[in-house]
Amino acid sequence: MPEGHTIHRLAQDLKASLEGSRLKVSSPQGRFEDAVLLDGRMLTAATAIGKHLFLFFGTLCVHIHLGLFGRFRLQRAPFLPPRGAVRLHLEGDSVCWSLSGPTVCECIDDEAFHALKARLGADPLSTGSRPKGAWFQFHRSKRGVGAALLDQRLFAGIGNVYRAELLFLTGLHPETRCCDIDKSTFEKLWRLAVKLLKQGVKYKRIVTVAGATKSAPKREAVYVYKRRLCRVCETAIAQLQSANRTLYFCPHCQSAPTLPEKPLRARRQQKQFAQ
DNA sequence: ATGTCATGATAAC
DNA sequence: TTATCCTGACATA
Repeated sequence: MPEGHTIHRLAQDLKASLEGSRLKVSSPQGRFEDAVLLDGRMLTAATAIGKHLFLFFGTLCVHIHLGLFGRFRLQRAPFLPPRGAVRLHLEGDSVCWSLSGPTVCECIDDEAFHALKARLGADPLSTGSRPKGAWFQFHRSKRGVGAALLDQRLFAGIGNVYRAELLFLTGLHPETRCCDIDKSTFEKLWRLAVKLLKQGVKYKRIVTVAGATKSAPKREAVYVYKRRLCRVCETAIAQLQSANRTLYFCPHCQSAPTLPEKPLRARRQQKQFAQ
């Protein structure tokens, strides 16, 4: 479930429950050997940038990326032995967290931290972040906006669900070339990203439909992602592969890009799914 | 028991 | 462009 909102919420929750405490740190699964370096130290900060999570134990920094499968599970005392493959176990007095399935869980030095930071684009969830650099690259790029939204060097934290929903809410066909999108549309995209991701942090889930509540059933929480019919016009949702992921969109609400002629491949695909 | 899929990203061809 | 890594939930047999 991890897009940027998940990681930022995690940073908040880890901070609230463990910051300032000395922790028992281990790697029950054994694949994070540096856990021993952290054991008995105090968690001094937890922060998120895009989909990356950083835990600070004084000068030591743990870099975590959940990838597609990673998750943190919370337990309150009394703790049961963690099940499954737990890469990292953090235990305070009253709560403990178990991390399983991350793509990355490693200790990094200050230099690596800054290098990582430098290669990430504008994060809709970092306070005061503005997409100036993103726009600079965006407006001169010929690739499709769908692919661009998943590029973490441009936008840090947007994932496959938000991508589809943002494109829908902006009325953009995913294959519209970035360079054919004007600045006001780009800014609309950014403002929506900020608003929706923030709401995702608050709700601990992705809800993009206007007026839908925190507890809205899955089918009513999104406009197009993994839906059969468009939430608004009930046209059959189409899909295509973009940046190695399935991108869902409404061929009616998201008008086809005008120039240049759409590639034949895309037209066929659209036809195939649009019955 | 086995297969499939997933809100991610990278390295290699 | 493909192959690969990470884990678990659910479907099918």
